[in-house]
Parts: sequence; C-alpha cells; structure tokens
Amino acid sequence: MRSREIRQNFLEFFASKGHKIVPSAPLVNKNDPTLMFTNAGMNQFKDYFLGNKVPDARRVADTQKCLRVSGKHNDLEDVGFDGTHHTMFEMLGNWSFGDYFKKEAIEYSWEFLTKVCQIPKDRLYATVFGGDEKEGLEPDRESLEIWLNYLPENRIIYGSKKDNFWEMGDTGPCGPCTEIHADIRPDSERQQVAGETLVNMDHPLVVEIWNNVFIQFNRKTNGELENLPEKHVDTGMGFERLCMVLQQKDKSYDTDVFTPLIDFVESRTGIKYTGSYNREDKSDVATRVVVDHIRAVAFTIADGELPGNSGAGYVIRRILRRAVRYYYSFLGIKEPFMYSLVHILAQEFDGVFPELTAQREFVSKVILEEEKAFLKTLQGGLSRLDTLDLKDGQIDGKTAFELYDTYGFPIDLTKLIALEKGWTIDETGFQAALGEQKARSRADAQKEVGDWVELLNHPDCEFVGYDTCVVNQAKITKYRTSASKGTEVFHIVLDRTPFYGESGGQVGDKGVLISGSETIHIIDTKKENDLIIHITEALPSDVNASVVASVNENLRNATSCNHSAVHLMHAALHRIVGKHALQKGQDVNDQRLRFDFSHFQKLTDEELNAIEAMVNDKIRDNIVLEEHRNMPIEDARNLGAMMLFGEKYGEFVRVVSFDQSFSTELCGGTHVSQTGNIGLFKIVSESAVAAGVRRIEAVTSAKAQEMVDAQIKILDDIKELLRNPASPVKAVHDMIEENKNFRKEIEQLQTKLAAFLKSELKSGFAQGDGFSYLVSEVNLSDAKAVKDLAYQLEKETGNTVIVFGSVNEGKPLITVIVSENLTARFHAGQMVKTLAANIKGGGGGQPFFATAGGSDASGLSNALRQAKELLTGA
RNA sequence: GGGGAAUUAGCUCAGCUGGCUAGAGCACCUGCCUUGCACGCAGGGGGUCGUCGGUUCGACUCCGACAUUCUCCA
Repeated sequence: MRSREIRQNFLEFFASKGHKIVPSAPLVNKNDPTLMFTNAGMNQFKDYFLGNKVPDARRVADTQKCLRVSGKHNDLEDVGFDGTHHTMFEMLGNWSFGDYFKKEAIEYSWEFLTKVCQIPKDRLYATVFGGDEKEGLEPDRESLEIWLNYLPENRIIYGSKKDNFWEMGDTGPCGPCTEIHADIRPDSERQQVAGETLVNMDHPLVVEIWNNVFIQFNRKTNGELENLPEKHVDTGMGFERLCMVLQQKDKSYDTDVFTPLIDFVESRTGIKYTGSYNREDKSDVATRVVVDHIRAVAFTIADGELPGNSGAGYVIRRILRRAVRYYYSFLGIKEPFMYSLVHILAQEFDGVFPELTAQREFVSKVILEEEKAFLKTLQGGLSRLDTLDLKDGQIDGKTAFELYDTYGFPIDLTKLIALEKGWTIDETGFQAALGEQKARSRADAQKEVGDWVELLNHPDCEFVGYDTCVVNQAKITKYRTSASKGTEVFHIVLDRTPFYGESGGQVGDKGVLISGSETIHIIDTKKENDLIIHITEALPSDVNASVVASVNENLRNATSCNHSAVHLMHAALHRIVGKHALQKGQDVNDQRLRFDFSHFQKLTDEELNAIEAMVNDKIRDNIVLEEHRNMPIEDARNLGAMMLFGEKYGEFVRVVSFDQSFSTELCGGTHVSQTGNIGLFKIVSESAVAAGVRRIEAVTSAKAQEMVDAQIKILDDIKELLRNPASPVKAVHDMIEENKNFRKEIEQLQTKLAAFLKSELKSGFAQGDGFSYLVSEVNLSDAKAVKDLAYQLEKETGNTVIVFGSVNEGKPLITVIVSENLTARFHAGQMVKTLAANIKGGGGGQPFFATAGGSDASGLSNALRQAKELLTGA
C-alpha cells in the first residue's frame, strides 16, 4: 500500500466515523512561549483539554506535521544513524472532546488496523495501564475488558506509569493510555520468541504504532488527581512507522515516504545507497541525513519561518547546515544541493500539505541561498585551517572553539580534517570553552517569573479595545512578578481590557491604570496564548479595588494608521508586482510600519512609486473600515480574504476589509475607521532581508508629513545657499564640474610650487664629512606635505641627511630623513628625539625617517642649530 | 537577549607587537608582441583604510561609541 493511500485511508476512515478532518497546524508555534515547534498532534488542541476554549467539533482527526529538534524532545543528533528517528514526521490522530471514550476509541483503532490496513491480528499487542500504588491509581481494567473482545489475554500487557500514564505537564489534564504494538519479525523468529516478551523492549521490529490516551483526570497543584467532568480521547500514530509496518519494511527510510528522495540523491551523486546502519558507512548515513533534513527545512520555511540567527530560524539553519556538512564530507558534493530536492518533496505532498506546492520556488530559493552562504563559511574555515601553525600536531581547544564560535566552522569537520592531516584535537579544551559560552548565555537569559497570584476566578480576559480605549471598572484577576537582569516588573491580567497585547506584528499598547488617586504606567502589553498581560513597574496598593484602564490614544492611533496602511500596501503590492508577493512578516508600531514579503528582485523606483501612489489614492477615497468579528472561516475564504501559510486560523475569524474588492484580510489588529485618517503614506526604504524576501519600511500620518517637511526644508536651504537658481539641480551639477576643474588646477599649482621650493632648497645643501646635508625651516603647514618634500629631496639627492622645521597650527614639527647608507652614522629616530627637547616635545620613527612634535615653536631655531652641530660633529 | 569576529582599490584579500610616504592578484585603460582557450610583456588610472570620538610627536594598526555583515550560545 502506497503511503499516500495509507494517509488517505486513515482520514477517510475517521470521517466515516463522524470525525471532522482538520488541516495540520503550522510547524512553527507562535503563541505558546513554552513550545517553539509543534511536536505532537495534540498541540493545537491543548486549549480544549485545559478548558480554555470550547471545540467546534467533538470528533476530530488529522495528520499533523511535527518537529522534534529542540527542547525536551530533541532527536536531531540521532537522525541518520538508525531507521526510526526523524526531525520531521507526521502524526496521525483522532480526538474526542467529551464525546466517545475508551470503548469506541479502541474499537476504531482495531477496526482501522485490522480491516482497513489488513494487519494480521496475530501480529498485534496492546498495553494497558497497570496501576500505581504510590498514586493510589487502580489498573485500567476498563480498557483491559474492552481489549479482551479483540485480543487473547496473553497479548495484553500491563504497563507502568512511565509507559502507560500520560501527563501534559506537572499539572493539568492526564490519564491512562493504551498502546498498540506491532510485531513485524519474520515468522521463523516469531515462532522461536513470543512477541509479548519483546513489547516495549526497544526491539527494532516489535514497535509501538499507536497510542490512545484517555484523559479523565486533572492533576491539581497539590498533586492530587480529580475526575474531569468531561472525558477526552487523544491519540497519535506515527505515520512513517505505520507505513513501515504496512509496506513490510524494517526501516522507515525503505518506505516510499523516503525512497523517491533517496533515488534522487543516488542519481545525483552516483553513490549507491546500500541501506547499511553501520556508523562507518558514511555515505549511507549522509544520504539519510539529507533526505530527512530536507523535509524539516522545507516545511518549516513553507510555514513562514526563515533561516536566521535566533530562535526558530536558528534551529532551521542548524538542521540545514547539518545536512550540508554530511553531503559535503561524505557524498562528495561541494555545491548547493538540498534546494534541488524541494520539487520532489512538493510533488510527494501535493494535495496533502498544499503550502509546499504553492511556494515551491520560494522555498527552493531560500534553501539555495542559505546553502551558498554556508558553503562560503566552510571555505573560509578551510583556508583558516590551512594556515594553522601547529606545535606538536595538536589543535588546541581554544583554536578549535574559535573556528567554531567565530567562523562557524563545525567541530566535526575540524576533527575530520585533523584526522586526514594526522593531527589531534584537544576536545576537552573545546568542550570547556563551549561550556563557558553556554553558561554566559544562560546567565544572561535568566528570567524569573513568579507564580500567578489569583484574585478572581475569571478565566477569560475580554478584549474591548476595538471599540474603546478606556474601561472604567476593570478588576485585576491575577498578577505575578517577573525579574530579569535586576529589574522587576509586574504582569497584571484584567477581566476586561482595552489594551492590545503584542501580536500579529503589531506592538502592545501603552497607557495607565488608575486606581483611586494612584496612576500606574503600563509600559507594554503582551499576549500569552489568549491571555492579555499588562506589564507595569508597580502594583496598585489595593489590588482588589477596581481600576480605570486607559490606553494612550495618540500612540494607538498612530499604530492603527500604520497597520491599516500595511493592509492597503499589501493589496497594492499584489496588483503591482504580483500575487506571489505574500506577507512574510510585519512589524507595526506608532513610529513606522515594516512589511516583509516574498519577491525575487529589488523593487524598481517605478514600482515603489506606483505602490505609494495607489495607497495614497485609497487613502483619499476615504474607504470606511468593514469589520466582521466572528465570521465562519469558510465565508471569509469565499470572500477572497488573504490567508497566510504558517498561520493557524480558528473556525471563526476576524475579517478586516477596506473595500472588499481591494483589501480583505484576516487580522486581529487595530485599524482606522476610515482610510482618510491615515492622511499620507510615504515609503522610506526598500531592502532585502533574506533570500527571496524584500522589506519595505514606510511612515504615515504625522510622521509622513514630518518627513516630507524635512525634505522640503533641505531643498529650500540648498536653494537659498545657491541664491535661488532657476534649476537647483543644474546649479549643483555645474558647481561639481567647476570644483573638479579647480581641484586639477590646484594640484598643478601645488606641484609647480613644490618644484620651485625644491630647487630653492637644493641650493641650500651643505657638504658634511662624506655626505651632504640640509637643515632648513620650511613654510608648509601640512605635515604630509613636509614628509613628501623630504622624501623627494632625499631620493633626488641621495647620500644625505635632511632636517626640516615647520609650524603647523602653532605647533612645531621636526622632520628628519637619512639616506639608507647613512643610517649607521645618523639614526633619524635618535636624532629627532634629541632635537625635540628644544621644542618641549617628543617623537620617534625609524632609522631613516622620523618626526617629532612639540609645544614650544620658539625653540625651533635652536633645534635646527643643534641639528647642524650634530651633523658637522661640532 | 548575550559572547566572538569582520569592515582596506570595481572584486578577492595581505598589512605581525603604532613610524618601511597604503600593497598583491583579478578586473579596467594605453602601448607592444601576437592572434589557440585564465595569452605574454611594458606602463598607467583607481583607496575619506565603515562612521564619529579619544590616546599619541605620529593611528589602517591601540581604546570607546555607533552602523552593517558573519558566527556561536540562549
């Protein structure tokens, strides 16, 4: 059975059981600070289990893209060495939110695996929770009883709390789970060793394929468990592993999920993939790394996360670079390669995850540019290694770390090259240096967030800021402290608030809380999931009193102008440069707007002018904002609202349009009530932020006017300086020409003057003992000119010593030059030091040329006299 | 967010512990020789040494701030 068919069967099966099939959530998690990437199927349903949100459907199923490359689950460094670990994988899952429970869940699993997938029943085993005395938990007899309808008792195994009791965190929803394991060993082996003895024993061919979690308890802060009013089912089945079982392979890389990619790598490198898991068979390891990593990288980029040097972007960069290191070292590829796999991947996932097909060119280009950049760093590191001067054939830890830390040269490559050259590496030293670096970063990132102090049991925080900037009777529902780097701030949550929490690229509001006669400043507002957190430097003295919450309207209005302008500009971009110019990020505050979008060339001046003109047209049209707070997502889609890849949208969305036929977007931000409020829109700059991504920065309203005024002022000032010429441009142009000519003339005059000065000085040479010398005051104000003159005279005369005294801005300067053949007799540096005493100064230089400066110009004549004495030996 | 590094001619880079009036290769221009795949030879043009301060007799070089880029960590 082809993998595509397996996935399809799963979704169709659960649809036939009344499940709603939902799309996969994006890989990158934007709202949950505790989770960088989606790492399990249930992530997007977390709020349903926590009771923060009511689900739209009680039965749901999907295939979820997951990434396990950071945090608790980090499989990155294992990938390539075995046949089961992957950075990105798909998790098939079905869910019941307070609907069906154990009986149906087990029944569906059994029916799907044995009827739809046709797995022989005698190859399946189940584990159920065996109870835990410490917790006072009974064994899960209910599940056991249900299983006995399908499996003989000897193939049902009791598991420990570790394997069969699932908890989301230290507190919250939890419950027992039942796992289904498949034994895919050959019959001969199965006859010798009973499968039930191998379950959960890390046998590569007796594997867990499906976990059904039954959420029935809530773990309270004091550790007690209480029964939940509604019971839920949460299941997860690794798609690649299921394919492995159904395609009768013992490694996921041998399934058709990976073989098209492996075939392509083989055809490009000419190196045959032998499927060996011996660590020494490097090309096989490298092939697996490449075909695994391209999936993680391509899908994350398609979900809107670009390679970068912090956060999720940095993780992507590291995965891609790991792949490059492997193909570079073990597949003999020295040029960008990963990008060429994108089209195969897009083809394989066409119709499953449309975001990749739709952005194939973009994703490929981003990867190509990133590969180019890294191959360049590799080259730099290689040449640096080449010039390394080694004592006793060892690269010390500090050097290895410097290569890695500063120049980005991976340590494993350093090791490899060292090995080839017969060198060793001080690895302890390297690890020590790395440890120091980590400690430093951790110490800095140290942020202590206190526990919430709950004042009111009020789970929701109602946002009323679309309609008003003031709430008169708000109550504080909870607060906590947060300290970082010595400064302490407070996080306050209100039952109702007009404050917009930073999200969707729009800054959080600032303003005040007024409690009686006290005024507390809100310095920022942030969002954590659906919680709006007001950040203050102080708490009101009575936290139980109701407060007036008031947003700084000037800042808010300026921000709204910029946000609405972004929408108009996004729409204008689509009309002027094309539909491919999709939003890749935005940053809107009261000062300016910044908009990143996918586009492959620099925007021309004409395009920028056209965009600016179109936006200003729409501003003058004074289009009234049309806002739908709760529109079903299907209706929004039918309206043609712009939807972004990498955003997770709920069933009901907020739709913001300025003339439905012009700009309609899903958006949670604040906007002007009519476009005329924006006043004026001016583009400030256009630049590149990453491969295939351009950025426009612009200003609106008062800021735009300020900018225009400032520019006009500059022009007025220039005109005035030029005495209001008919054409200032021509006037400046003429001036530049004139200036150029003057310059040439001055240069010519200077050379003439120097020649004159030189010929005059030449007659002043005196004869010493076997050499000539010249001691003279010269009237040149520029130290460089004196130096030039001295050099030239020395060159033309030869076998000579020249001493010049000059005054530059009231400060005396002595310059001494000695012909190379005389430096044994007269050391310019020594001489100038002696002479400098006369002018209360000091100096030095080389044996043949030296200068000295001082503070007493009146001593210059003495200095020159002394110079003559020195030269004549008097 | 924190650490490290880089910024010198159109491009790629050298310039060590301050002082050899800032260099190389490629590219460009002129001339010669030749017309065989990076031709050769001779000559030449081109640099506010990222920006702004400071230390010093003297700063590409040392110190500080800023900007941009690279890189590692969180």
